[in-house]
Amino acid sequence: MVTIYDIAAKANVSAMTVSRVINNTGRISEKTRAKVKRVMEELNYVPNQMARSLVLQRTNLLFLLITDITNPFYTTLARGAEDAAKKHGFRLLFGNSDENLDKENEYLDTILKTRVDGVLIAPTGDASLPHLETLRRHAVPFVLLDREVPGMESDIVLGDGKEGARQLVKHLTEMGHRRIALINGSLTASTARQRLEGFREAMKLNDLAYSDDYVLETSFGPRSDLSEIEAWLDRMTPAPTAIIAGNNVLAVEVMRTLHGRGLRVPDDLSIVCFDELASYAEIDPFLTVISQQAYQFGYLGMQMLIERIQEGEAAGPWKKIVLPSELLVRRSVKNVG
Amino acid sequence: MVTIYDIAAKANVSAMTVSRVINNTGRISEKTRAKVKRVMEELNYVPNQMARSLVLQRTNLLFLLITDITNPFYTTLARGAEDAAKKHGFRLLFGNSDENLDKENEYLDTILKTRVDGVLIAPTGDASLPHLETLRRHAVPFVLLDREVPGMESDIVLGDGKEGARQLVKHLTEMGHRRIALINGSLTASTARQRLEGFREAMKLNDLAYSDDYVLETSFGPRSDLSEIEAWLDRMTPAPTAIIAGNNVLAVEVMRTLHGRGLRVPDDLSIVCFDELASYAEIDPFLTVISQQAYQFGYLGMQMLIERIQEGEAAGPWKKIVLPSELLVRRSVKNVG
DNA sequence: AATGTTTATGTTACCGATAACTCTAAATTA
DNA sequence: TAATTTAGAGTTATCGGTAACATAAACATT
Repeated sequence: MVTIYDIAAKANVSAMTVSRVINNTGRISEKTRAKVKRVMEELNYVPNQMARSLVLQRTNLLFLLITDITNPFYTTLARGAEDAAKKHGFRLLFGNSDENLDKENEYLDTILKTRVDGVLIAPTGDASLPHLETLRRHAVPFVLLDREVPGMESDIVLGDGKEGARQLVKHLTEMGHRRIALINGSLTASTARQRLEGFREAMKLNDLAYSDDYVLETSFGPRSDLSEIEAWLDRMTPAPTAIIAGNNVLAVEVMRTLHGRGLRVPDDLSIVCFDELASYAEIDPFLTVISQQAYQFGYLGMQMLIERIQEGEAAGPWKKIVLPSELLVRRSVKNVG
Repeated sequence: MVTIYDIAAKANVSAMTVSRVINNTGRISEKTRAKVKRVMEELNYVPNQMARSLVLQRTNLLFLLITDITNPFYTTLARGAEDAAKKHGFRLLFGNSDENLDKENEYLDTILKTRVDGVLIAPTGDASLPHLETLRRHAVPFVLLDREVPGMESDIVLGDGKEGARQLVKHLTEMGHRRIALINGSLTASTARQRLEGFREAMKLNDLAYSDDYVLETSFGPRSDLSEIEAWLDRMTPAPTAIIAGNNVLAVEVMRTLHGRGLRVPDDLSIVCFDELASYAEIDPFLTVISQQAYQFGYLGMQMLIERIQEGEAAGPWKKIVLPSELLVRRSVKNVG
């Protein structure tokens, strides 16, 4: 491997002079600069980032940890994060925790060992607190995405789940629905709590009966076994006329289950959910959804992170960005008025 | 930041002893080992991977470069690659070239500077040759994914595009179609060439007329402007009864265009394509496709890469894995027989 | 008892870069 | 002309680890 010393020797200068040429620092005569540059090209020299990182005490690396790489909400978010990182000259490592605390922990280890300059993280849930505390203790700047973690203050990008739930309930009532069910992710995730809370409030506001039987708490991630959902559907009597799904994955799981029973959406049952399905895979979008600005989650989160890194101590108080979401009415709700 | 020397000082041993404890090398008395471990915990010590990388001349980092992070084929592939990397204790950097040679080049720079141990790359096309030559020149092991690049021998994972095209044509003819069109990616990508070749051969084999007018060469990536596809549809007279799309993105773009014209699939026009759409977003899969084993592309490719890295010179001749694909007949083809 | 082995640990040099300081010759100033 | 400044380099130490070699004490061997 060609080093700065090889260049120095061949160009008859010191290593420091080569370093100065590379980084455009200090004073170098045009003649020397040209000579060094020529030798660098001749030898195909590429600076060793590891060596620089070691002495500069910064790696120029950031880490993006998401919970489900097959979920278009997160890949779109990732795209936003990547664009923002690239714009500022940072490189991006990434990992996928699969909504799994142990996996999250393994990635945490990688993050610390690698001495990344900062972390963009969608935590699996409240139980991520110790992980975040570890990051804080090691002075690794981080920005939370999508989910709050009680007990940990930090920069954060959130959606307004409560408002989203309200809008969904409002839309459903306007379409004449009165028996509305909710399938939700684990309440250890703040998003699930928010959406439940918004749901309950909106039900009350619209004088609709709220019953725990009509709410299922499960996981936001994909599953192989639909029996939990089957049992829930059976349990609800009388059957709801509409279901709100806590995210896109859950909407799909419910629709799968219904499909298996020969039930059709929206003819037999209406469905709405949070988050879009695949970004472009849907030719003729069918589901009525609360659409979140996934790209902005990543882009703005990354921007906050980089700001925090570059300003260091001077970055001021924690910032919280709440991104508005939008109701997109499509064809998965039947008018039963 | 806590270093090995801080541990050494507090435990009254040399840095080397600490290093031995960390790496489980050499001989250490149980007493010393325990003492060192205790101090490490007390001080929350985490080894500095950069420093290790520098002296060991390996980073334990791999790089995955894909061409479209919003395409489920590639995210599924990424998932496979991530799983395989993790299994072998490697960390994964990733990038997204967007089918863009310049972006690919920028990532190449990152790859070289970072001294990653290996690269898994889906090249944008034949023009990636100089990039691959640069990797080769710098002795960076790499495995190609999905696309061949003429002039560059290497380990590679491919699908059988020719056979896939044959199967699609066969299926369409069995359904009575005789005027079949093909919308394809750029022929600078080997996949596009293969699929075209298979298409022409199959047309001939089935005694169907082949005309260049019925083939559109465009880009595999998503686009904002559908006019190129509009023009192509207008150009074909008589209109085809079926269209083969060179990948999932193109199928969606065509369906969007048709949707805009009020044409319905499959009633007015049949469509088939290569690759699945979103992995779980489709509740009730509609498109008849040639499904490729996206996860295996990533998983096996990563495995080959790691093998190549670990065996070094002794890894033997280049390996080529051709993954079979499967025709999944669904509802996007009308029987016009 | 003298010597050879083994075990446990320490010393030194180095990986490839940069910061901070030093040095020299030429240019500028008094 | 002598003193001072400055442009354009070079020297040395350091980042946080590890390999290779060195060493001291304990134990075994003849």
